[in-house]
Amino acid sequence: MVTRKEVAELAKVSEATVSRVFNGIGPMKPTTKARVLEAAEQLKYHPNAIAQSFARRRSGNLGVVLPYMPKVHLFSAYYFSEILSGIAEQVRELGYDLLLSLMKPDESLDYASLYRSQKVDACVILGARDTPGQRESLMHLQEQGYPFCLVNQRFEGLSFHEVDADHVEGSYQAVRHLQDEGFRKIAFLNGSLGYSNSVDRLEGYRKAMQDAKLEVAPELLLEGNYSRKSGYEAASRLWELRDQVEAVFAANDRMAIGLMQALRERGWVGGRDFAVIGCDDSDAAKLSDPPLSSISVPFFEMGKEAARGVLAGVLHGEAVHPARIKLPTQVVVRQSSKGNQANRSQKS
Amino acid sequence: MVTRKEVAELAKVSEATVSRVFNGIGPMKPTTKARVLEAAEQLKYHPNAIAQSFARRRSGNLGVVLPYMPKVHLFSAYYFSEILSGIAEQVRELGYDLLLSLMKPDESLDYASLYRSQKVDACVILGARDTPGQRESLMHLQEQGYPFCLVNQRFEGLSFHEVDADHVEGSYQAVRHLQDEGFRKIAFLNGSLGYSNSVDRLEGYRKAMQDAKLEVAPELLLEGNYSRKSGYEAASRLWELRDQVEAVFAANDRMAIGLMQALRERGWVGGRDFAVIGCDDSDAAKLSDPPLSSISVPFFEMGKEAARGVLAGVLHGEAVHPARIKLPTQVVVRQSSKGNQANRSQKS
DNA sequence: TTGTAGGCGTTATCAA
DNA sequence: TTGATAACGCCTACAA
Repeated sequence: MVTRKEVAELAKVSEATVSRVFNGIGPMKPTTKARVLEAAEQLKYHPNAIAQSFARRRSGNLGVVLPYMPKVHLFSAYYFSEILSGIAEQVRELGYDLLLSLMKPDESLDYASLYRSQKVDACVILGARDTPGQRESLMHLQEQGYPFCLVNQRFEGLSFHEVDADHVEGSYQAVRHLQDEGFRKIAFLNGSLGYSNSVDRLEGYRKAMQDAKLEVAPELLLEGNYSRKSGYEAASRLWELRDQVEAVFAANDRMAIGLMQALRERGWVGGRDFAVIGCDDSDAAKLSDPPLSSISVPFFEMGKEAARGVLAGVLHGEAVHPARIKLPTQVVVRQSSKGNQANRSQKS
Repeated sequence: MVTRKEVAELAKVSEATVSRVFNGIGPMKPTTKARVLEAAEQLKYHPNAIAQSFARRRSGNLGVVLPYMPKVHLFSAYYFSEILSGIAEQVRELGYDLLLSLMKPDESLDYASLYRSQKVDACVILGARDTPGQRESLMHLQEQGYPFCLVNQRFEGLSFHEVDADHVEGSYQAVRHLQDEGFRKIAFLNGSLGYSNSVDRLEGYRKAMQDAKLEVAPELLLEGNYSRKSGYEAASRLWELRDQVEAVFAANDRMAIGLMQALRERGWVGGRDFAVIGCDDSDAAKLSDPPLSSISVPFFEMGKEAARGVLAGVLHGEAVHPARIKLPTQVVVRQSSKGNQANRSQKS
């Protein structure tokens, strides 16, 4: 390995000068600088990042924490890959690296060890759930002054740095869209209320129904677990209620698609016999048949913003003052939510 | 920050002894060990990973290199997320961390800088393509003795450490399955031959057709780019040839689904009017309508094996002797490939 | 079984 | 504008 020392010798300067050149610090004679760069080039010198981290007491790594659940695709791959890409883009712009950490749920209490070992300067946490254990460990993190940002999950009552999408408004838009298409009997297939997303979506749904002076019958509220299978299963309950339901708003695309699949087996086709709109606007929405209307969520931008936020704190030495950022969503209309008065009147 | 020194003082031993206890090295009196652990516990001491890396001259990080292509979902998210999970699992078992690096294609020549900066001890490279530039930079890497492993991509003529699936056999199985269902006019929608996968699949297809004494008409060979859209577009060519085609083998699920979508618009339904089988057995295969038969590829295991391989080299100080590992694939039969003599005879 | 001490490659402070 | 030099926290011969 080529070290600073060898460069210094070849360039006939001190080691300190080599560092200065490479870090662009302090005034220096252009000729000296040129000599050093020349020598470095010749020796193919590359600063040792680890030694730098050690001396600077900063790793230059942003930690990204994901829940590790083998074989369980609770979150669509789409969700993670978009957020990750956003984080990666921001991180690269700031000259940071990205340390991925898959944590088993039961280890989640140990977020802090990541920091203590000094392998990361800050963290972005994905896929957290609102449980007492999580709350406690996050509060602990905050107390110790470790900078972190939660993506797509709020913790009501606590003030963390959070980047979220406006799921209340998104859901409102979704239900509103169904209403605009002429539907009035609208069911809601939600996910676990352990995710703030779900809570928000319920609120948006309720609001849209109220504003339209529509009743929210309790049996129109279904709960799945964000998997395709749970959507598939929810369909049987919906089928029993088919006289009371014209349209369904599902809290993600996978459940929406599972639902459509199950109802199709009974001869009910989405976008013809009933309407469906999902959430996420994932790839799957384009792949399904009929193509699924959905609420698009700016996952990429959320990841980018989260990374920007935490790293700004680290780089400028400012404390990250807890902000709650909400990015807007958008309705993407495809076939599954098309209104069709003719068919609907036949039914009733 | 609590350091080893403070622990040593509290436990009334030397710093070296603290290290020994934490690294489980050398013989030591149980009582000493207990005293050290007690002191560490009390002070909440955690070894500084960066200082360790620095002293050991090993980062403890495995680099994972992905091609960075914003907004271009060339590879299905499924592919990456499965391989990544496999890598993550292995890495955690070996006490390593995972450094993610998204590289723009034009930067790919600079793999080596990752190693030179000492941020990673080894790399797993995903989504490489067989281009002259890539070949050159990979050969360069190898010459310099940097350990790396390619996943799902072979470089014919060079001997790198590679973990692949047996795509030749997989394709053979796929085509064979279509033949067993009674189809004889089988088209092949492949991806770019810049990926060894595509080359392999073509070979498997050819072999299966030959073994069944079926002719491979050149017009039955189509090429897309692994996107849904390209599958959708390929459909128009297939439609023109509809008298010569009963079934299609597509080199991935996304193209297969795009194909089905386009043909359905013309009234041709997969699994009824024609048969389709894809590759990857991604989530999308279960989401499509009809559910898509596919060749399942053990991405998770491939990632795990790749990580195991490169890290074994690093940990045991052995050179990674270039191995070419091939994991088996499997046919997953769903509705899209069902034979249906009745309909097919109607057509002809 | 334990202690001593040199070294790892930088950064950053203080002089010159 | 540049050079010395003390950290940084840990590993690891070597010595005792």
